[in-house]
Parts: sequence; structure tokens; C-alpha cells
Amino acid sequence: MSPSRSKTSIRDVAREAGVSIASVSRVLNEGTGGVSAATRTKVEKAIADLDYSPNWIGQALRGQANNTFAMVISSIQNNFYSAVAWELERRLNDVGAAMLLFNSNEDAALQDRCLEEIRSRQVAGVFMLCAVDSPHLRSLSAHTPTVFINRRIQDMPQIPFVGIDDRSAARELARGVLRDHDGRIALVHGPRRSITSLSRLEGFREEFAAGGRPVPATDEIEAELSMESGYACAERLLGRAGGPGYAAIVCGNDQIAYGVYRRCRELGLRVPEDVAVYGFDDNPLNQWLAPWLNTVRVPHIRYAEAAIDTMRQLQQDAPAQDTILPYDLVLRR
Amino acid sequence: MSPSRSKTSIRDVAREAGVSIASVSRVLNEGTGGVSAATRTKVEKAIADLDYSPNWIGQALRGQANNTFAMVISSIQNNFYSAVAWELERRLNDVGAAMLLFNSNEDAALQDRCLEEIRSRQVAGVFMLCAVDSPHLRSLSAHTPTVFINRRIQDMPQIPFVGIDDRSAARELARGVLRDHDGRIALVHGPRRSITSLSRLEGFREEFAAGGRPVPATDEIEAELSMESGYACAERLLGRAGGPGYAAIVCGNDQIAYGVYRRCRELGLRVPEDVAVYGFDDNPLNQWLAPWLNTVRVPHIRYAEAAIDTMRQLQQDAPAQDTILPYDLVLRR
DNA sequence: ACTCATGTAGTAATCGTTTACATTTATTTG
DNA sequence: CAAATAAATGTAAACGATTACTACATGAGT
Repeated sequence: MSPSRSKTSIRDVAREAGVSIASVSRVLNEGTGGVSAATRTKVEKAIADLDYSPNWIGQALRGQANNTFAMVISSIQNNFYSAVAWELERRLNDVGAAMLLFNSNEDAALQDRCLEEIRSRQVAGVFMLCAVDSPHLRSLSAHTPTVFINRRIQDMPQIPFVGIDDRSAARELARGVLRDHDGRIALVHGPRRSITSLSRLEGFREEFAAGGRPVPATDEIEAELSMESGYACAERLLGRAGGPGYAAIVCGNDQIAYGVYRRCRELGLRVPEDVAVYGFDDNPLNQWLAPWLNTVRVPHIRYAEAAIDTMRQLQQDAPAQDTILPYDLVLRR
Repeated sequence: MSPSRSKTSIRDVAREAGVSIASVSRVLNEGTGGVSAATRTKVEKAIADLDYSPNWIGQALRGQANNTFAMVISSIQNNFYSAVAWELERRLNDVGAAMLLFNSNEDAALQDRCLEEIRSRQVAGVFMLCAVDSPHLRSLSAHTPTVFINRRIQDMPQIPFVGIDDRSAARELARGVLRDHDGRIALVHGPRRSITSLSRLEGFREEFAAGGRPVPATDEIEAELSMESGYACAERLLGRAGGPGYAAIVCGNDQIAYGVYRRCRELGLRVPEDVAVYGFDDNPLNQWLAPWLNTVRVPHIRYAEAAIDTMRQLQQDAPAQDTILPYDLVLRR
């Protein structure tokens, strides 16, 4: 049943071809040293006959270099994050690298377990998509090139960051809210421990205050970055009656907005006719499934490009800069 | 700037602790051989002092075993597939394994590139989430335990499969369509080259025919498994006027249904009031964003569990069986 | 014929582990 | 206390590749 679980090594090829392993290696790696046409033919035939494929582990051990990257994502559920991961995977694959994928679930202990695994695997670099602070993050980044995407850790300025200016994006979005709605505004922001969520919160608050319509504490609530949490917060905010008639509910990200949306519909509130919902990130699915959602389009494809560029610089020991990318407002009126 | 890119090996630890590398290894791997308390203490101190972490590549090379798995997914965009991938990642991580992620984009050549990379990395196993047929798939599966998820390749019965009975699920869904709608029915099915899509198509056809209401060729159209393709097909089907007033549009999967939905809305057709839309898979997002969608709930979590179980059996050279899991109809009336 | 350059091929060290085996040290026993 | 046994430790050989170095042809130039 099991057809001889592959074991053919370079020695087997050498024996089969009647040459030394060095010659086989030379045929494999065009670069180093010359081989005669005769040898090349023999080796190539042996490789084909034995269905040989070089063992990456041996190569990696010898060569120190290791074209494997790791990506740690903070939330399985968030499709916006998945989209970034996929874009990265595509680009890494294009250059013959591979990606190990890990999920930290916004949990420092779990993230640390992932980082230990990553460290032992000697990867070439780590992409942290929404990192949380954790002990190993600090030690790993000393050994392994690390890039923060979309969220950084507050006091680790030495690690380059790819993201947007969340605070000013939030201000712009808030300006749109004020312009388009006269009524009461609710704010379901993300957790303060995330600098990204905090910046957005500050941006919202600043602009609402500047517009003379600050959101009172009763209309402001902190959610986790999940649909479930958004739903629960909407339940608290809106009660059984649909709440005090909010004109707009502004959410910390799209996931929260989806949860709020569901609760609104359950209460018979039409979105956007009865209440407008605002999110943040612009999940690529929105244009198909959530045309009612106002949001900030975070450029996830450029995230991937910039993260790869930054990683390349780190690998060359170049001083890597933060990359702050432009965003777009997506307002459906 | 770059703090001495880690190089501490087991030798360094041995020297620092004043013992042999064998002793260090023994401290590391509790299992093998005993070490005195004194030695253990010395070694542990040295490990801590040097911030040593064992090199996985060395371990893997020596031990043959390699707790890395690979997953190849056919479509980046499909969130249902992502959901399965994530569930698998979680379970692999729980047992200290890691997952390499690849995207084949439904393309045989690209899939083969991924499989070459996978083969050379000597992974412990490969999960193929919607495989396409390709030369390397056949050769790889001879060397590496392989599990098909959600879609199999027709003439490779030796590779175990985890999925549902698509044909009978399609029949059941079709029965629901017939029951709930008197009007005209359109069918936007997936590509015939995918056995999964083909089975669904056959199931739909059989049941519609059995119900005395076969779908005429003009109302049947083959789409790719993407939102874009679903949109384009809906455009063809509905024209500018909204088509001949379909009562229901039955789609090959949820992605197609999302595309169809968008086009319907653009044409001013209300879903589900004016036209019902049926999908297949039940993307976990549906309950939040697409309450209008009728679909078949494919148990993605049990997919992950079953795939892991199957992989375990393959690794023990046990004859692995196919796993056909139960599904649920999700009908919103 | 002798030297020298050139091109090919082989030998052996190396990367970081684990582990079978040999050797040393500690403990028990008569 | 010596011998027998048990426990701890060290030595060295893998694992699969790459590559510096060496050795051997071959052919050209004098």
C-alpha cells in the first residue's frame, strides 16, 4: 500500500550515476563549478530514474539560509486579515519562498507559543499581522527580521511597521458622519490595548468634539474585534426597543459592524435607511455582501507589497522605515 | 543595529556548561537517558544565559520526522476554504505541528509548483483543499500522505477523501426549491471538471427532472467558482431587464451566489422577495451578512477534524477510509 | 620532453541535532 | 573492602546537502 516512503538521497543518485555526490550537487546547482556534458547526462538520467528531489532540510542546514517566512495573525475570523495573508503568500511563492501560518487569537500566551516554534525553525522573517505584546515577541525580533502589519506595539519603535494613519482616517470618517447625519451617534470602538483601535478611537472623539457633537459616555462602548462582540455591544446599546434612535453607529472595524448590523436587522431597524453603520478596514467582501456599510478602505494589497519590501530591507540589514500608506473613504449615501 | 543574528548552537551550550553536547541533548529531550541534577542545573543555566533555542532544522535532519504539514487551497478568495484552513491550523498547532500554506488558484501548473516545493520540504503530510488534477499530485501522493478535502480527483481512489455527498445534498436542496417556488428556476452551476461541482449539477438536474420541472438549457449556465463569475453569469442570464422573472436562482456555491446577488440588486430585484437565491457550502459569514441566502451547510469544522484523523491513520500506514460527513439544509423562508 | 594552464572529478569538512555505544563514576552488595 | 551492578557522561556516527580544497587528466606552448 505504501510505496516506499521516499528515501532517495543525493548519495543514491551518485551511486546510480557512478559519480561522486559533489558532481551531482554541481549538476543541481548550475552556479558552482563545471561538469562535463557526459557527467551531466548521466546524473540527469539517474535523477529521472530515481525520481529524486533534493531534500530541503539538508540544504537548509548546510546553507544557513532558509527561504521560509512565518506569518502570525491575530484573528482567524477576520477576512480582512486573511486577505492580507493571502496576498503575502502569493508574493512569497512567486519568489520560491514558503509561508508558515500561525494564529495568535489575540492571546499573548498563544502568540508566544507560535513565536517559540517560529524561532526554532530559523525562519527568514516574521510578519506580525496585528501583534499583541508578549515576552517572546521582544526576544524574537532581536534574532529574526520582523515586520508589524496594521498594528504595532507601542514601545517597539525599532521594528518596522506597515499601516495607515488610523487617527486621521478616523477623523475623516467622523467628519463624514457629522456631515451626513444630524441625529444621535453611537461609538462601538475596539479594545484600547490595541494601539490601532486606540488611535481610531481618539480620532473619532477628536472630530466629534471638534464638530461640537461629542459622543456621551452612555453611547460609547468598547468591543472586542469580532462580530460576536459587535453583536453583544449592539444588544447593550440598543436594548429591546432599538435604542434612542441612533442616526449612525460607528464601529472600530468591519467585523464589529457586521455584528451590529445583524442586531439592527433583528430589531427591525433597516440599514442604512433607519440607521447608518460605519466600519473600518473594508473587507473585500463588502462590495458583494455589505453595500450598506460605510468604511475606510485599508489597502491590503499594498500592505503585502510594502511588507515584502520592508522585509527585504531588513534582510540586507538596511535601516527599515515605517510605511504609512494612503487610505480611502468608502461612503455609500 | 542587528544584534548578532542568533548562532548559538548546542555546542556553545555544552562549552558554556562544561559538559558534552550529548548531555545537553539529554536535558533537552527528557525522554532519553538520565542526567544528574547537577548537570541538569548547569545545562539549564547555560541555556538561559545564552538564550539558546534548539535548531529545528538540525533536529528534522537527524530525526527524519518533520512535524510540518502543507495545505494547498484552490482559491484565495473563498472564505469557506479559509475557514477550513484555519480550523486545520488550529488543530495542528495544538499538537505542536506547523502548517505551510499554498494557493493553487485552480491552476494545475501553479499547483504543481507548490507540490514540488512541498515535496522537497519533506513535510509529514499534505491537505489538498479542492485539488485540481496535475502530474505532481500523482507522484507526490506516492511519497507523502495526502488527504483530499471537499473535492477529490476522479481516478485517484487510493487517496482518502473528506467531504459530503454532494449529489444527494444537491437533490435535497433542489427538492426545497421545488417545494417553495412555483416559478421559473435558473441554474448557475460550477465547472464540470470539478467532480464536486459536477455531482451537485447532477443532483440538481435529477431532482428537477424528477419533480417534472427540468431546467431548460437556456436557464442553465456554467460559472467558475468565484463571485466575479457568478456576477457575469447573472448578467448573461438576467440581461438588462431582470430576465424572464426567475423565482429562484440556484448556484454551484456561495461565492457564485454572492455574485448573482449583487447583480440582482443592481437590477433592482429584491432578494429574497422578488427572487430567491440558493448557494452551497454555507460560508460562516452568511449568518451575519447574507441572511437572504439559502444554502447547504457543509460542516467545515468536522472537515478539519476528519482530515486530521485521516492524516493520522495514513501516517501509521493504516488503510485510510473516505469520510462522508452529514450536511444541513439552511433554508430561510 | 617539460612546464603550465585549464577543466573535471573526487575527498572531506561542515551545518545542528540525536543516539548507539563505550567509558567513566557512583552505588550497592557479599 | 573488593567486586558487581547501576547510573551518568562522553565519543563518534549518522542525517542530506554544499563547497573549499586537492588530484588528476588533457592540451598547449616552448
